[in-house]
Amino acid sequence: MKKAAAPQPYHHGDLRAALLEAGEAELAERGIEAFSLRGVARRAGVSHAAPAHHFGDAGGLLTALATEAFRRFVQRQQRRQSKAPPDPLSQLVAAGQGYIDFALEHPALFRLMFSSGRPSFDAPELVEAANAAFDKLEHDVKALRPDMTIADVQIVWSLTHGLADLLNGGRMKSLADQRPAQREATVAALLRTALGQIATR
Amino acid sequence: MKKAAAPQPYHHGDLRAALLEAGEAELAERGIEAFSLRGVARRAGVSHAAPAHHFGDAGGLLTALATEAFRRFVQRQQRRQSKAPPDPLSQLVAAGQGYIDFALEHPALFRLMFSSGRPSFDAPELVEAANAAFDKLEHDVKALRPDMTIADVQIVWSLTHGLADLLNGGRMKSLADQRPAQREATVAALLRTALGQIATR
DNA sequence: CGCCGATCTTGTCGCTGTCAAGTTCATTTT
DNA sequence: AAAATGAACTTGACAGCGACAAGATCGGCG
Repeated sequence: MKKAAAPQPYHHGDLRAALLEAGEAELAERGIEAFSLRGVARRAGVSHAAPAHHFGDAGGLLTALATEAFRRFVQRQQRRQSKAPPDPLSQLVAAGQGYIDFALEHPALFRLMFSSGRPSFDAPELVEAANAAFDKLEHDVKALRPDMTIADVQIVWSLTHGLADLLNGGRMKSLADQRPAQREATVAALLRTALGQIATR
Repeated sequence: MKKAAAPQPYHHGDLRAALLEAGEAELAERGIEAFSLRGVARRAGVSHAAPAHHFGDAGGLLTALATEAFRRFVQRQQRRQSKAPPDPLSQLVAAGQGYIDFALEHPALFRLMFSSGRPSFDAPELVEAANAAFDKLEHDVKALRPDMTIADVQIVWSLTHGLADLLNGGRMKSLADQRPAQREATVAALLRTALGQIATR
């Protein structure tokens, strides 16, 4: 994990990446609401003002984390899809499962991406990463049938996102309390039922 | 709004209610991530430590605010329903519209309710208020058809909540950018389409 | 070699939440 | 009526926070 060789070089070498890693750990352990820039610096073993040089302020670091998160978010969906049957409905269901996987595996990152005002959506890189996620969703929905509309995309997105967000917040008690294996099965069935209705409308 | 008579009585009289009001204003203006207990005290015109006596700590105040918010959340849905046709589908669509109305009218409260770890869901009053909201949803869904399952409730909830959350976060660009009147019409159409499919499945 | 700019540290500011101790005041007790 | 009680609120302190300014270090280029 850490270069044991060089003791404490003044210049870190790749502090930016180290701060991103530390930032994600901080986020995962303390949650977005207790996130502290100084805590990130401590984790990375640098002074409290070091992050400023690479990210400007706390928002900058969170923006970078959100950007990276959106990319991995898409990858998580693709990973699910690679193990699923190739028919469009199965692929869409798998994408939804990946969407929810990511939310439950990285609850704080998910909140950062969708329910926080701290990342700056003025940053072009973040917008691009978020748009890529949306484009993928749109593509997967339109693969169902050629005449799928923007409204259909919105419905599918809302359904998937709502499920992910409610599970992530622990608000949907009946599902959140299930053991992971069973919950996953229930979620899959839920998605297949709902998305199936939309597909064959 | 304020008793003009007594100048600055040592005992406020109803500081608890005043703090709740100030807390909501603070939340609305600065958002949950910049929420400050001292800011609330300033708004209410009391010392920075006054809130502790009534709410313990910041989490206590936010818990109380979330509890109140869940009650008004249900009322907002009922208000929509009272103006809608009495058939079950129209009523369910109206409830969904009220759900989204509340989210857009009180974005910070909505986040506090669904996407924050700060309110303590150990507090029985909060759990009760949140459960009441869920019970209402369940009732409205089951009014559609007698054989509606818990899975159907989960689907309806996810769809509605996802739409509300994505709009609230400004993430669903295509909808969030519309002018309020048009957006409302689009949302209504969306809900009617999606919920109609579920109802007549 | 010498300089220069990027990288990182140190120090400081006002702000925050929480705790402890003091002050005020309404009510009850005697 | 006077005193005691305890709730409501204030004052003061502490550590931790984000941001800024100024200084220290160091790789690379002239």
